[in-house]
Amino acid sequence: MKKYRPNISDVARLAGVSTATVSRALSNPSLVSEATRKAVQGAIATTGYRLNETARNLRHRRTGGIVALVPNLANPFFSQILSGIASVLGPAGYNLLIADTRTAGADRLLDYAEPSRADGLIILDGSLPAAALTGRIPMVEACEWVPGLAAPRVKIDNRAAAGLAVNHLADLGHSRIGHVVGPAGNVLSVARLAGYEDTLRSRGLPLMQSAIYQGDFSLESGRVAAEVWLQQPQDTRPTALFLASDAMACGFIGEVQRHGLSVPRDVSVVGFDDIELIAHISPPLTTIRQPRTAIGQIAAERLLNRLRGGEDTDQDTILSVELIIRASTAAPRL
Amino acid sequence: MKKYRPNISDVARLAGVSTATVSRALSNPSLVSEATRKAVQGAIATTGYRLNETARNLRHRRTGGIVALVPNLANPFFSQILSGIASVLGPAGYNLLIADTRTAGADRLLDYAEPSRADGLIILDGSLPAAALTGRIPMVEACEWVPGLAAPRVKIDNRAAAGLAVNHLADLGHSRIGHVVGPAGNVLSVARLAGYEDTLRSRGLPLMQSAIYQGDFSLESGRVAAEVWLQQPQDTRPTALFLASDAMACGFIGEVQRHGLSVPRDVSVVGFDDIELIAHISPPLTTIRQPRTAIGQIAAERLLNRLRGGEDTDQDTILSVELIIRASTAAPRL
DNA sequence: GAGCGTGATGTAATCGGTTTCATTAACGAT
DNA sequence: ATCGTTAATGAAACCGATTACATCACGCTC
Repeated sequence: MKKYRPNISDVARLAGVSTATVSRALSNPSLVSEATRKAVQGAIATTGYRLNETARNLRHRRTGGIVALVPNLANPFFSQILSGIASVLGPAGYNLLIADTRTAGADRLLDYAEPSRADGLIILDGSLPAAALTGRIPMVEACEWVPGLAAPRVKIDNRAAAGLAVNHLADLGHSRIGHVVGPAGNVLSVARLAGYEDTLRSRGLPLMQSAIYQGDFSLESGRVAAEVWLQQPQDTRPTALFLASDAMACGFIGEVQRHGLSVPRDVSVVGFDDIELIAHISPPLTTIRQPRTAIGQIAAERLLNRLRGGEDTDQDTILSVELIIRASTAAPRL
Repeated sequence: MKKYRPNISDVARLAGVSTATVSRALSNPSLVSEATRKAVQGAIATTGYRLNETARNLRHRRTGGIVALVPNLANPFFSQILSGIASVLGPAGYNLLIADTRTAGADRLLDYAEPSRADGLIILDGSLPAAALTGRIPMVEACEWVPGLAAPRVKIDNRAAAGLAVNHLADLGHSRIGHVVGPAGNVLSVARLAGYEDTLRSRGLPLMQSAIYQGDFSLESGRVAAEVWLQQPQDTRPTALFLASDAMACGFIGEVQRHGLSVPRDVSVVGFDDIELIAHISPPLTTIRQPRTAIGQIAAERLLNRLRGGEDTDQDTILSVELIIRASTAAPRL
């Protein structure tokens, strides 16, 4: 008389039918007569029966779960993508499993790409080893991507997006335009830097090593970049900067202001991502908006489509970005 | 000859032993002789066998998953708590499932508290119905809590924390101190408001209805509160405000600055949470620091301890907070 | 009335492991 | 030589569902 958990045979016994019939009544009611269906439903109600997903999954050779591999769960940038993913996966009957690739060891990575762990994988971390992931369960990549991994990608054109930012600054009349790059080796950093350089060249603007600052997407690295910039001679340092993330742009502006300078009077700043907060700081930040929720949703949809056996052309989905002009950019001081 | 997935009997056949022995060699090697253990390991290596978790879980009547119920995944406040949870769950061999309680319907909630879905539950949303959650799988509450639900809680003393903030403002010499509350009905809003009122009373300061502004933790609601405050007569409106979240404080400061006023010269501001970004805006925000990662970790540990049959005293864990004084607070202008 | 299609249901195999119980061999003690 | 003990292993039940196949009753056709 303990808290006995009723199973399908308890229901079957009570309803006076076989377990096969109960199973059919639940998953394919049209195969069962009206009368027995009622009986089964009654038995379910009185026993309080609930289906055991694990057993069903075992039989179906699936897990009902999708793993998202994120580089750093604590980074708010990802939470909106995850939100988009969750909004698609939930209604589709899949569980969203989240694994932090920094917390989890590299060996654990293999476990996550196991068919017995998850039915599919969404990769948000481009720094993972391609070898460990190829030929495993179905997967898609979102935002970042792993070079050499054959998986559909849902992303933006980072190179062109960087161009939008730099062109905006050039249009305002800036000629010494700097760039704070993301983490070394990161695919996004590389693409955005390339876009920055492309655009300077196409506009006939000087490309100076001293105008490129190392960063890692974090607030603190933006602050450090500002320290470097502040120490450069005023007549040669950039009058405008494009930073590869909004977080860095925040850190940069904060430090510059703390030294008594003003944005955009003394320096124009463009960020990247359009995280919610930066519209509310002062000055509100000019930035490149990435459709983060949509990226997550589309990635999830493409994965589900694949799992359902749908045709998938393996083509990348490129979502469009938008230059959001706010108050952190202006013409250079004469 | 398709992509046949080897199972335990394939391994057993190749190693010349029974499946029982293979199972033992994997889960309890001391029961198996040195020689057979080697043979099994060899067979595993040549077949490329990997254990099917679903099958094991079925037999063990567990799922290997822990569900975290978050009110809004897109809110960066939660990502750091989740990060703390993930850092404990991963190494312990549990999967972290994340469900957004807004995306998921109320009926889906029941599914998440099912033993066949997850072994345990971490509740981060205090607005869930207690009735739907009582008597289900083991659970703990973190940060927020559901009134009337009997589950161990890991949280801070919100009332006392609000007191820290208000006392700080009073100590600076402010006598008209306002408060922007969180979402109506939210347990945190209620506790922080109570702490605010307590402290005003104990300091003998006036408690005015016009100094209490409705908010909902969001940036935008902080901005709206600023609009209201700006329209109040300068000689009666608060000279200092305590806001129930950093996001609201950001929105408030941004709007105030946009109207040409300066913080803290014209108004002092204290936030709540200490999200990373607000140390970098200008002025850097004075706030109450919540140990978010630790909250997540401890919640996860308490849940695991319970699942392992450990004694759990059902007592709440109260973590301490800290007043971080930065530059958004100062003595009132004379 | 024989033959046959159809609908409803039961039997039993199956998914891939774990674990109880039984069996056997080896070894030391009596 | 016999008994008891222990270590190592296999046979088979089991976890809780799904589903291929068999069965049976019914109604229809010719």
